[in-house]
Order: sequence, then C-alpha cells, then structure tokens
Amino acid sequence: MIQREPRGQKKQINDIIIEGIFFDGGGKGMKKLSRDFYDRDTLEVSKDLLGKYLIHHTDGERLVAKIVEVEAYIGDIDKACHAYNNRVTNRTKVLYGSPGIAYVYLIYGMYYCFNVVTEKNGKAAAVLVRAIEPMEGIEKMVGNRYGKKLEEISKKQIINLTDGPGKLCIAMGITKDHNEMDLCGEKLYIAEAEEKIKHPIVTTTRINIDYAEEAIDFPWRYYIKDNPYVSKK
DNA sequence: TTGGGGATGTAT
DNA sequence: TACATCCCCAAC
Repeated sequence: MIQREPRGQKKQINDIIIEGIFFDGGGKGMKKLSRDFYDRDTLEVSKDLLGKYLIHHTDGERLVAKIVEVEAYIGDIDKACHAYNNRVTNRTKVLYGSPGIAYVYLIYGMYYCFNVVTEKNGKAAAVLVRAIEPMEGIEKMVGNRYGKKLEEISKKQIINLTDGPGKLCIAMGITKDHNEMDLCGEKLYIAEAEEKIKHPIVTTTRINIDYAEEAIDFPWRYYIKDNPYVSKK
C-alpha cells in the first residue's frame, strides 16, 4: 500500500496567466486544421487549441463548439498518461500513432473522454478536451444531454451542458465509435475561423490525477480566462 | 454552498 | 482494484 499525501496538503502552485490568440468565428468561414497543426510540441498544440472549433457532423446536423479548456498528456515523462513508461496496450496504441487522430476512452465505466493525438509517430502524447462552449446545434446537444428541448431547461443547465470532459462527449455525440477517427476527415474535426482575437489563457495543474506523483504538479492544464464553460468553477 | 458516495464497465 | 467523471442528496 502506497501512502499518498492528501490533496489539500500539497503545496499550491499559483495559476499562471499568459496571452493567447484564437480565431473567433463571428459568422466568417472556418478552416479545418491540417495534420501539421497536431504534429508539434504537445504543450503548444494544447494552448493553440483554445478558441478553436470542434465540429461533428451527426444525424444530418452540424454541431459546433468552441474549445475552452484542455489538458496535455505526454507519455514518456508523465505518470498521468495512459502510455507512461512505454505502456503499449490495445487501448493506448493509438497514442503512439499519427498526429490528428482521435483518442476516445471510457472513464469510470460511464463516460467518454475525447483527446487529440499529437506529435510524430512513435511518441505517445495527446491533448484532452475538458470543456467546450456550444456555438451551433445547441438544441441537439440539449437533447443528447437531458432528453429535453431547449426551452424546457434552466440557464444553469445550459452552462452545465459541456463544462467537463464526460459532459461534452454526451452533448457532442462522441463515443468509443470515434476512437481512432482521423480528425483531418469530414465527420469529426477541429477548425479555426478567419478572424484573430487575443485572449488570456490560464495555466494550472491538471484535474483528478492524484496518483501521478511528481506529475501532479506539471502545469499542463490550460483554459480561457473567465469563460463560463470551464469545468470546476 | 460544499462534501461524500453511488453508478458503471474495462484496463491492468 | 483503480479510474483523465458526473450527479444527487445530506448537512451546514
């Protein structure tokens, strides 16, 4: 039995705020991110994903949501990563594959988490999308999450719609069927709009990785400052 | 408003 | 057995 420090006794790392740029839709055309975008340093990809648009074509509809919170997982140095210490299993093998592929896994027996694979073949790394802001197809997302119509739910339920990794997968209709899907394809992808907007990014430690020893303190969680859809408010 | 615990299935 | 979660309900 390994004894671990209770969470509350870990020394607190102050949140760091940096300046980021993202592309704001505002009705303008969207451009799908190419594989080159994902074929880069994972922390850079993580920050750059903030403000981009996750798009899923499903049931004849287009669901669009802005990415507002992410976490990086980098296998070779990160005890929180499923592929730490070169662990290759049926589940983790996608992490070693091409950048720009989806990694979707079941968590706590009930929920899915959506990740994008980064870096070159052979290096296991990914970015977990933890929260998104609905932009288009909200009625469908509300139906997926609550089985109700938009006018039947409260304002609080709108904010709760996609403010966590499990919630956003339910809302967007992402399941294990999307595991290993190519995000450079036509069904599920990430895009940027034409108009650039500067925005502050908050950098913190990651959520719910208490078992990860020294990696607990890695500041690899990023979110858009003051965005109401960020998790753990 | 906060904290504890149950749901739930699969990877290891 | 633990888990990159969510939701409900009791207790404050």
